[in-house]
Amino acid sequence: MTASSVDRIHAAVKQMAADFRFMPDERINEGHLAKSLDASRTPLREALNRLVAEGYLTFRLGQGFFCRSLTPEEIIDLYEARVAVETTTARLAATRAKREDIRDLHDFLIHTGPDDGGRSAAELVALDEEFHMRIAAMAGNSELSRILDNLNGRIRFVRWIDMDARRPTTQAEHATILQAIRDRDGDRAAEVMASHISRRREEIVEAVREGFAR
Amino acid sequence: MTASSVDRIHAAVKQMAADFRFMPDERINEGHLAKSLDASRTPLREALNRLVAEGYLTFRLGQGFFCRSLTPEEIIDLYEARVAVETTTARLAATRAKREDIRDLHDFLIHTGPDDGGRSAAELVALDEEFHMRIAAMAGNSELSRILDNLNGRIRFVRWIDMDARRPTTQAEHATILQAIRDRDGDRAAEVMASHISRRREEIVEAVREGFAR
DNA sequence: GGACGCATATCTGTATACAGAACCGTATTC
DNA sequence: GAATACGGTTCTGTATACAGATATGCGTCC
Repeated sequence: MTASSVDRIHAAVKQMAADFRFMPDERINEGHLAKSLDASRTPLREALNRLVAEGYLTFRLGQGFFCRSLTPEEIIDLYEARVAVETTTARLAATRAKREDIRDLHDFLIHTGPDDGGRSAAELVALDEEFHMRIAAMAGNSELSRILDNLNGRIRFVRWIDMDARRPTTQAEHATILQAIRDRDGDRAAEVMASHISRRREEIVEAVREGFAR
Repeated sequence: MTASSVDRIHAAVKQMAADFRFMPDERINEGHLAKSLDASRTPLREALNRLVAEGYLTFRLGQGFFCRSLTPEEIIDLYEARVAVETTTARLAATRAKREDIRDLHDFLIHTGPDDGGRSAAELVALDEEFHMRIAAMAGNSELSRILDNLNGRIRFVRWIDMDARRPTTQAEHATILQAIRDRDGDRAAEVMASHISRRREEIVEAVREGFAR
């Protein structure tokens, strides 16, 4: 089976864009990038078009593809969208989650924390994302999962910024959210989720404003 | 200026997919479609890749591109996602909307209804979508607008089904939503929006279940 | 010294070519 | 008669070619 170049390239470039291995608004040279990924421009451009649709890149006619910017306003918008999506996943999970899945996620929280100090920021972000994606999975709505996965990728870079110090808080808040779901209290799950995400947003926007001109 | 083929093709095929001018799960023949759009396969495939990322098409390695399916479960998921997004846009609009924009939208409602019976279902759906998109615009969050626009395109076909008879109800409910926004009552706006969309979802899912094997 | 213009080089946008995989209809066998 | 194997055809996946647009660097002029 000829594994698809487009899928491979799409995953690779998505990660590069998520990590800002391109500078904001940097022009992407198709020839060079294709060479470095060991492919031709045809599958590369197909992957880049997917990434435009996903919000990782922009496109200007006659000039090609560019890395997205990530202004404080855009960060706020993305976090507000997360609140919209995740208050719903939390509320739905409270009624739909299987007892078994709740127990598994509880074990996950126990097993991955409290932080022993040995984890990198990237690992902490991955754990954070996994918790939220598992809530979404318990909500049983693939569209909300899909949207959340996209939002997660696009805010991963900024999430990375304040993750180091915040792990204990995050851990405790996650436990509170899961408890509300276990109690089948949808309103409370949504409310706790909303304040959890909003708190993160405020921290991050403040951090970005205080001087990440990059 | 050489207007981009990809943009033109993307828009054309998106509309074809939204209207189900392809059958669900139908394989898309790139050669034929390219011919009919008067272009080569290269820009066509770039457009198709965007549409995969947007959820209008699916892709299977070695087999190419297929029209999406649209099962009752998927319709429910899309409507639940709409509730998540639009309760938030309604709530945000209640605090952020400019008085002028509220007045304009009020005029829009007055001007486009009550239905004189002369509008096609497609026109009614377009009016319905415009109302909701304008609420989203008043919320001042481009990410939520973007997500909603995508959801709208993907449920347009089913919205079409029950639009004929429902116009008076829709009209009244829209007025109620706008009134809550005008009153700056975010909780009420969100609540009314949620029941508005949920009501539509129930109608449509019932209609689809009752026998649209297409 | 700075701004403008032109020639050159580079890059994008699209068409086409081609190899290999998937599909389809027919014939064959149990 | 149903399932299977096979040959030919079609279609996909990717590389490459090429025209036109864009960027760049240098020389010139004010």
